[in-house]
Amino acid sequence: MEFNELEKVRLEKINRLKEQNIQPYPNRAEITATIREACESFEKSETSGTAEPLVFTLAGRMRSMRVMGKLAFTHIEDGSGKIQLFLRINELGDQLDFFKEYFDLGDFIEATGTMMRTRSGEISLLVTSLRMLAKAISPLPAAKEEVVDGVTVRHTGLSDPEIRYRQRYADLVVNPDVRQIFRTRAKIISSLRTFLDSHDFLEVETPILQPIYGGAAARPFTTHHNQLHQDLFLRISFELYLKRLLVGGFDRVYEIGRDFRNEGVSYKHNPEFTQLEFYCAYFDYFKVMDFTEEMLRFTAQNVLGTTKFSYNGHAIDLSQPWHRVNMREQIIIETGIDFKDYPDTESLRAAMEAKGIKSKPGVSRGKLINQLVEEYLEPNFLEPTFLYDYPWEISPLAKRKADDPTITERFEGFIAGMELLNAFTELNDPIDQEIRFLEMGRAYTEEDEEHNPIDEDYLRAMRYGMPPNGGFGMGIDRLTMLFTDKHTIREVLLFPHLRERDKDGNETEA
RNA sequence: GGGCGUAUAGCUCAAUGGUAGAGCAGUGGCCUUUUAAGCCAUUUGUUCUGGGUUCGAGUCCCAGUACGCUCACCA
Repeated sequence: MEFNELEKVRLEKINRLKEQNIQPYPNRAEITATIREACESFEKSETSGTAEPLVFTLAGRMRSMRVMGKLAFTHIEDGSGKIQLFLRINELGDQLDFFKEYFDLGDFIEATGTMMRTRSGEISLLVTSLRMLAKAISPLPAAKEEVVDGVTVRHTGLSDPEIRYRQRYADLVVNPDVRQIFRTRAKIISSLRTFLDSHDFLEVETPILQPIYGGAAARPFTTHHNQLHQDLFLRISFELYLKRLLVGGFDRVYEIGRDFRNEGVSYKHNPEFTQLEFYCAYFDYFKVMDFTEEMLRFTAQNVLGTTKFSYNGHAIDLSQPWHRVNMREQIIIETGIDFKDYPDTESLRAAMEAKGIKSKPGVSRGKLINQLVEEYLEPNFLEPTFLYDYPWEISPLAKRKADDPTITERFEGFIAGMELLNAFTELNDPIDQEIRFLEMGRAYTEEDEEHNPIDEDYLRAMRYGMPPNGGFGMGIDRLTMLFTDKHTIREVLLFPHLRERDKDGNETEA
């Protein structure tokens, strides 16, 4: 690492501080309140008319500085808020020169003084003494406002997405709205926990390193345990482990955690993503639908303070029941094709061709139906919608309908055209499950990397008897996108996956 | 993986193939109630990397890298 000119100036200040036996990075701060606490107790004392001066020692990062001769203002920020420091030679004497000489934007400062209001009415701390808490060497990206052709243009301090994601710490410091995204995200997760805990669900943790992966169709990441000489996979879902727990006697379980899928990245896909899965004994998929509506209504109310929000210009209202759309009927409405009339791949493909719908050669009937859903149905699901009754070929863990074994009791939830959740009446018949696994093995031939080995232990668990149950999975990242009106998953991930920097691209200075 | 676009000072951005600039920040100075203060002066560049065309390339061409959008992939 080399230092640029600006950084060299600050390093020189550090050296000069050390020469005077002043620590640029002292071990301890001695604050008596957070910034918010100080402001709140000052406002309280104002309304109660207390004459006593309020003295605090506060600390924070310097975010602005206005020096004018024998007087200076600076805003400092801690995790609770911002306050203006009022520095005057009257109170500080020589320490004002010390401040002007050694402090820069971005430094952490500790200041003791009396709470007051300036002439313009802003709550400030009239500082009587101050101390360096941590010197910043690199300047933070500076924000700026300028007038171009009579129009005020506001630049954010840091807008290059690459630097924002690679140096998220700098992004968070200078862009407060980015910090807000992650507060919202945390609140979403804690709200979901609160809701599920209050409905007698048990939170559990299941293996991330798995000898056999399953529960979804996705390519896994592979790793290796050296001592055991064993290849392991990073999980692509929690499903098969959570349902083992239903066999074990936990009727209501959930897990919030990370899934890993070795697939392409996009505005709604990241190689690792956070998922909520729950399983509830004696629920069927209709009960899961009701429960989902209730859970998301609660979560929105808790996080946003309202059930109404807008995403990408679309008004969303979670207080209303979701639309419930039958897949087969809706495909007929949108395309005129009734897939029941075409029980095999070739006839369905021909029917699609006749409508001018091109399909990839070699894909299964289930994938053809899925293609119709993605192209003709999903984009229209702007308001919260459950699409239900999926063909069995693409739903190997869902239970068949009693009156139609080619359809499963499965639904997916959509908001603003984006798939958010996936749920079904879980298949608990071990004989049918084995048939379905074998069918999957047949469907995924040599070229298909989604093919995964049969999980015999899961079948064994089911043979002991699994209660009928409803299962549910939801992408937390996508829910966060919806609640924060962000249109790329990277905005709601603190450290999204980015390609590794090339040695040449990184350009180490010769 | 395919297509399109972007890459210039610490940050945000300019620059008909002809001396690489502005605002902010930085540095020096003035300034005792400022609000992303103001005024005066002033520094800063491997124009992403590597080739090529040209008398001359930030600009045109080729290749590479990263990022963005998009398509493909994605029970």
